Amino acid sequence: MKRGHQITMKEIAKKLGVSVSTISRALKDSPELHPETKRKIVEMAKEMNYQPNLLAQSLRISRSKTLGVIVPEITSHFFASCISGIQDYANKRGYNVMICQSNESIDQEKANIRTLVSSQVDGLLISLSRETNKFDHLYELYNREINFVLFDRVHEEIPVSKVTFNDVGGAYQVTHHLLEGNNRRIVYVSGPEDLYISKKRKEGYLKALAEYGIENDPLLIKISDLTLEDNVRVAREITEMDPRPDAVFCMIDPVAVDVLTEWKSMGIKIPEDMALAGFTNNPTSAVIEPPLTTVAQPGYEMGKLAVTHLLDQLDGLASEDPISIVLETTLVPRKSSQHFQVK
Amino acid sequence: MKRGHQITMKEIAKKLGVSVSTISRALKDSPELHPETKRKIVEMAKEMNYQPNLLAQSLRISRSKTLGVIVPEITSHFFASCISGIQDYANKRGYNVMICQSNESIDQEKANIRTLVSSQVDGLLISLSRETNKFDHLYELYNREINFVLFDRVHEEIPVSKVTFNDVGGAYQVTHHLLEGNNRRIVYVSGPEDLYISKKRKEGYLKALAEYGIENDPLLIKISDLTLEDNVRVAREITEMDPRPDAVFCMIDPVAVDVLTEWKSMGIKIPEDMALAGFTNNPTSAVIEPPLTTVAQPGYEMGKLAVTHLLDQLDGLASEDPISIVLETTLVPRKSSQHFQVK
DNA sequence: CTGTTAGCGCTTTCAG
DNA sequence: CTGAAAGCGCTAACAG
Repeated sequence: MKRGHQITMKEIAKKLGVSVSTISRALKDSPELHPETKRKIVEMAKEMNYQPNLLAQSLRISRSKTLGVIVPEITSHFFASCISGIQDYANKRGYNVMICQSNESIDQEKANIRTLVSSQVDGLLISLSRETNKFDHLYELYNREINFVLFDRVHEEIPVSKVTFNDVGGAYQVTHHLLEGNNRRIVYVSGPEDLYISKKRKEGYLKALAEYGIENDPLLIKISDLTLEDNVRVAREITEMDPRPDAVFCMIDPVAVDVLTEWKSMGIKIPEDMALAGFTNNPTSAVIEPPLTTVAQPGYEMGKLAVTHLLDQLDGLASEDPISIVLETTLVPRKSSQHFQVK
Repeated sequence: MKRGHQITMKEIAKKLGVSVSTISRALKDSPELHPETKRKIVEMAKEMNYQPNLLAQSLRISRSKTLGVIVPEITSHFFASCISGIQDYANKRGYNVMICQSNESIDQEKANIRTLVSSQVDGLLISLSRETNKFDHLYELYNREINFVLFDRVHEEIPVSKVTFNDVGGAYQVTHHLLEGNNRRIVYVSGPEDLYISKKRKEGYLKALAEYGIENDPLLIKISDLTLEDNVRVAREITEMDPRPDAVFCMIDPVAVDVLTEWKSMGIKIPEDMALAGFTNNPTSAVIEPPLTTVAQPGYEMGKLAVTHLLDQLDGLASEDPISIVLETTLVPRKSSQHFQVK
């Protein structure tokens, strides 16, 4: 299919009998131009419906005014919120955004980086896939001096700017909340152990327990690979524990939802039989029965901060030295954790 | 901040003592090249970690291999699914995707189109904002022979390809389902009347009623502007109707959720007091209490079909004549509509 | 104040 | 089989 012809500066120039550079100058409002010429050009450009060719412009100035974003999956409400924040604040500063999803695959993540770099993005915002346990591709970016910021799912060691939540604090908040509700035997359902958030949230969980003088009991830590099947397996195992735990804290809401659903089908009542809590505050968690106690993570805000910092670096408004921005989370207490209260 | 230097063909050429055109030919596997030369070049390119500058390439061949996507909002699960389908199938065919959200604003929609066109996308996939009731910007694209496909929120009159759901059919399905459950006084909660889906779903609703010999009663049609406040207003008005309706069919799930939540707070029991149904099958609808009867719309599939058709047109695999693809929906009966069954 | 020139990185005739 | 040259649309010295 043929594509529609776009007006170029050359055509405006010919029509007006001036040179292309004069057009260029007029359109970027250069001061050293006769006002009348400028006016005529701007008018004509409008009349002919001129739209600059950003490709040519980018090639020329070696800046594409485009950012690349890589998220594990776009259909997750949390990442969609991040993207939304990134978009809004990138656009505000005249940048476009190309979005890719890794689908939780490291190979896809690498491929995404490759195409975005080829597309000459000025910088990247990356949230790592679950599979990513080697980081050569990130170090390569780093060595090639390509600007990028990691957010949410980060790799701690690499010296680039990162935006994360206070995962330790959030896990502490929710565990503390469960302890205050008189729960003592509290299970932590973790994701794969090499995941950043698995570790951090465990840390917060243990910290809260320690404050209550409760020793770390490895039997109370369950690990799921985060698939529905494995979440169900964990849910069942928990019901078979003796004595039965008072409460269960799942690393992310979807796990808690799967666990809750499985328990419901087994006739286990929440919060009567056990307290349950998650982490993320997905929309689903508010409407499920019972509503799920969780920890809210402002995704839009995270996206906004990440992109703003990246652009500040690109525009020379922020130092090139990597910084770490930590966002606080908020406990959202709901019915699912009112175990002893309703007993 | 300085950006990392990228290897160019020129540099490979110098290193190997050949011309740039030879590099270009070797890298696109031209047959008229000495195999040995080709091998050496490919090897060197790999060693130097060459990555083509897509900007330069696009400028030269006047095809960017990039598509533009505009959706009302990325945080909606339905649109996120569409995007996911678009991404996957665009990538499979070597295309990148730039995504924009209009935030339900026609001005933002126009601005998005402008930047995407400036970015030289090869085609556009657009789902219109709620505000869009004038279509000049679409006709302009059409007149400039820029390829685009409309999906989900379309403008019927314009002669371009469209991908939609069988909205009439879906609304018919759900209304028919309510009628089969012996509900007779059925309210339809519509969105703004000039919205495409408002009209189409009303059509299906009336069609099902007609089959049961029920006359169109304008008093049973409520219109909400889809904000929370207005949904709540409608929810209250319905409870004051005399006689109280048997069932309520809301044009989209979020309205049904707001209505349900309001009713719950008023002590009205669903489905005991009234049947309720929505449309879209949002994740939320499955977990709310009671689970919401609704109509499933496969978003991923819609994205896939829309992008595949657009690419087929671009690549000359499909005729340029606009076509209309209509996806069927599936009724998802859940507890919220079992009014007379549980009475 | 404005035109000429060169060149961003790449592809593609046209010669040889 | 390979090189030279032109040019995609734009910007930015450098002249005048």
